[in-house]
Amino acid sequence: MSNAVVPSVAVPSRTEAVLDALKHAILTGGLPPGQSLVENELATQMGVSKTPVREALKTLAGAGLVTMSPYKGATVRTVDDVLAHSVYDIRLLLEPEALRRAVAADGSASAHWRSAADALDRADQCTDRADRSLANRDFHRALYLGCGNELMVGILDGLRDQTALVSAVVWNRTPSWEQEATEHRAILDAVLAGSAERAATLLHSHIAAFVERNFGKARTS
Amino acid sequence: MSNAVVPSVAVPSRTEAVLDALKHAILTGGLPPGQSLVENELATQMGVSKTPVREALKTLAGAGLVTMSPYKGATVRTVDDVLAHSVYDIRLLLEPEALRRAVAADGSASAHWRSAADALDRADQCTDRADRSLANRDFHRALYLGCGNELMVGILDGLRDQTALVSAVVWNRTPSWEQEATEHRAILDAVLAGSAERAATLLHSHIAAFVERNFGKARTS
DNA sequence: CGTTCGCACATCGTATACGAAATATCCAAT
DNA sequence: ATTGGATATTTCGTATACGATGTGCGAACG
Repeated sequence: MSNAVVPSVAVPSRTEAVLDALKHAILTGGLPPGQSLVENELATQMGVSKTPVREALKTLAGAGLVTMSPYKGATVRTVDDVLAHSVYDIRLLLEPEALRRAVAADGSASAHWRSAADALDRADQCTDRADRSLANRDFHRALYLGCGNELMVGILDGLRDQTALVSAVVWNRTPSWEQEATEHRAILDAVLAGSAERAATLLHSHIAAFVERNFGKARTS
Repeated sequence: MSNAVVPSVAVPSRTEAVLDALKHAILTGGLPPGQSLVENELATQMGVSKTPVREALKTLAGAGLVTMSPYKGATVRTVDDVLAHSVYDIRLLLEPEALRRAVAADGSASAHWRSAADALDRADQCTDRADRSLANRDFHRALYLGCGNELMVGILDGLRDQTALVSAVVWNRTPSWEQEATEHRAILDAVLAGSAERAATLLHSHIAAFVERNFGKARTS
């Protein structure tokens, strides 16, 4: 009873504030892989004590975005080609399947498709790589959000975050965002047409093509 | 330089000790789902301060074994049928694929198959449900360990842990370990015969059968 | 007698303090 | 000049203290 009449401004705990700030900085490249994260520095820099910083770092470590070694400190996780392949490998297995289910379940009438389209429009207007990367993240997420398996959504969210780390490595290689935008549109068309199988196939090809473009020539094995 | 000549007895930090203790207690059912985990209680009970307890709880929350609400405390995660279905749903997608790759990569000559067989033998000798559950965990893990994708191993480990939570719900329904043991043997036989496809199919059937037995009205793939 | 207000308790969130481990620095001895 | 080791510094790990927040029970009031 006596709930705050106003939706209770949702005061975020300091731990959450630090967590969001760090995560955003990592995902947008503000904190590049390998960057060392000293607890005291971050604490004074953000005007809080070490405790929330530690808890945020531990959460990020659990999500795979940060590596912590005892008495050596925390760093933004560095990604090698092996990890990058692992991430896309699993995305290839799960993401098309999730999209297939989402289309099969909701048909062409779902609020998620609207937000997917919005994300694409937003991506087109962006000039900054980091912003476009965020918009593309939203697009992919909108595709698998309706898959009906909350746990799968969580796993794909985590993989998507790690993908952002990978981006920091591949950005210099082949900036082919126009190609990606075209493929995104094709996927969305298939989704809106209600053809689950075609959408899933296109999404699979899209991810595979990204891997091929950015890692195909580099990897020996 | 001058690394400890002796492999350095691997002094575990208090946080790790608490983490292992809590995790083990949760997975074996010593701490049943819904059990409230009060920081101060656990701290005094384990002879440490609140800090390592908090960090351990946060890690467990990240792994999905514990739920934390601000100012309300932590509890062992309660599993409903929806979550249980989600877990097995994803396992059905990933675990057979992982086994297929492991067999294809290592053939019938892999140390993992040996430990898988050991796990089965151990399970047969167990009389306690919790111990047999642990042994079965080891068996499944041995199957996917050689899949060649470390990230996938991590995800499957997490799913397997949540499966233990599910077990706490399922235990009362249909205790059919003998059936499971038979299926396990069949899978291992296929693995040792080097037939990746058959092993994967059997594993898929094995998991699906488990879901069918315990949740009946499940929708399979 | 039912409802509501308020206070006390329980528990968490955060800050601060201190000890432990690792790393960097500097000086002496060869 | 180089190497070895002792020391200083940095950084983390843990403990403790304190304020913030939610919860429940009892008393006052209608």
